[in-house]
Amino acid sequence: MGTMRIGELAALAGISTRAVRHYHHLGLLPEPVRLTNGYRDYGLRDAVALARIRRLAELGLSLDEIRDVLADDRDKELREVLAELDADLARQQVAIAERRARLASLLAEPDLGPDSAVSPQMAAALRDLTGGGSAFAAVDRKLLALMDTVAGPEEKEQILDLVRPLLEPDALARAHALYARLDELAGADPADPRVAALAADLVAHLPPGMAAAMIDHADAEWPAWIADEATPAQAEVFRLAVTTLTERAR
Amino acid sequence: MGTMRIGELAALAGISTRAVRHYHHLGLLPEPVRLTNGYRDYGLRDAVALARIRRLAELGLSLDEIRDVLADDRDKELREVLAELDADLARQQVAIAERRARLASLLAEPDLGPDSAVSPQMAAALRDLTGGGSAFAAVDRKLLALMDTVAGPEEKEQILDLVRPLLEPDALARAHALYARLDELAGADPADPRVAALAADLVAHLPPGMAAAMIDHADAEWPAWIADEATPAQAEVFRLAVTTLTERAR
DNA sequence: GTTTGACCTTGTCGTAGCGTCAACGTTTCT
DNA sequence: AGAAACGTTGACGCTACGACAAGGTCAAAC
Repeated sequence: MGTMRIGELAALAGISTRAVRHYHHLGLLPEPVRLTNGYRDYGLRDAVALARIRRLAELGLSLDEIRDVLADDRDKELREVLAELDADLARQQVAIAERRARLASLLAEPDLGPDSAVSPQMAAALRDLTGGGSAFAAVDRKLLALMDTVAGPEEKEQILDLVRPLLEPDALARAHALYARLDELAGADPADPRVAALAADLVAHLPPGMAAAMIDHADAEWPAWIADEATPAQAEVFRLAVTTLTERAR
Repeated sequence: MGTMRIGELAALAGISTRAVRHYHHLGLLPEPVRLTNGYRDYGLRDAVALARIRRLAELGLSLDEIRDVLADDRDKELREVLAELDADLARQQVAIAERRARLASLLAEPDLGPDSAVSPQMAAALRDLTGGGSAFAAVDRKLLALMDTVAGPEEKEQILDLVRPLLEPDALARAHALYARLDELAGADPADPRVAALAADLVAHLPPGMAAAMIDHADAEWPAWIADEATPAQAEVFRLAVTTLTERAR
């Protein structure tokens, strides 16, 4: 009594023959009778069943869920699954909206450098901090960008509070001068007399909050990070600065 | 100069060690130096690179896209990718909204039978057509549901236009009577005299548009489908009806 | 000295829903 | 009769890792 082979059935449902066989494999659609040549022979009931599968799939149900729904044909099961699916879609909508918002604020930025995609405030801070092309300023920005992504929301606030005083116009000008002197020390010897002098000026320039934070986390990872990124003389500047701060705090 | 092993790095970035190794495998993150024991040894630059990867991934870029962006660090590439991503997200939002709308109209329905999830108008038609528990009405509804999912939008309209006259109260009452007589013929012989009588009444009951459509598609699949679903005597009713209509049209 | 537990290593399988060969038989059209 | 267009089963590929397996390494506890 059958009428169709797999290609016609698939065309009727608007899907591929591979998909139909896949549904057989998953037990979604029962395997029909075979003709003597081994071809599958489908009837109307199969077309109806396949159409139902396709409708449910287009709604976004997973094939496993569809099989469950088809298995026990009660009204309740389907209603449950659909409600759950709707809740899931609602969550997705929120998530997508959030990501689009982040994307929009990113695309609004004029410069999409390698430090991009951080929080907007930190991005603004990083822009201001760009030390007129200083190589060492790049290290500082790397550190801040890393901290920004690593930190939780309230930690970000703390970091921004510490950084903000450094962005005042006059503080910024002095910071740029310090960056320039650090750049000069790039290839210098750690024993160079300019090292100690710069360390002293650096300590003098630091706002109290930041100095305290540096002491508090002197045993954390950031000194090693600086040592990792900077040249020996530059690293020595920070080692000396931290030592000075710690001594003074005692 | 290294400072971290893979666990610390992963914790810093808020991901799993497996993910870090995966990024190595894809060439997203360069393999760092190894310690004498074979452990990977990471420095600050790796943490920074990983943080950037993670930010981009959280925005929804695929790892392949991230690798491309990282490979050529120009501003344009990133901006292109992000714009494309945003367009994609916008499309997803529309798609999700559509699916949620369909879900809502589905969940609003009191009965989620196996014919559910068709277009709302067809769903209403199917409800009206429920022939007081007639077995043959179920076959009719199967056919309509299948056509509804198979047809394109304007074809759906045509089908609905054809079906609508049958849903008028008096037409519906006569249709129910016909369904009952078809049910009676379930186990009958195709030569039963009631077959010819029912075929004549069926022809008389059909609205002109539907009769024309049946003639037009007499060579299509639906007669075979009926033969597939109905008992021999019932199928004979339709064969006779189609023959009568075709003769009369000549 | 050894045992425990927390690390690290490479490698493989599994996921969802099919697409895409491969290698082969059948039907149909010319 | 040959080619095009169907059908069959089987296996690999895709994303972004998670979850094992079967070990080696290292610090501290016993």
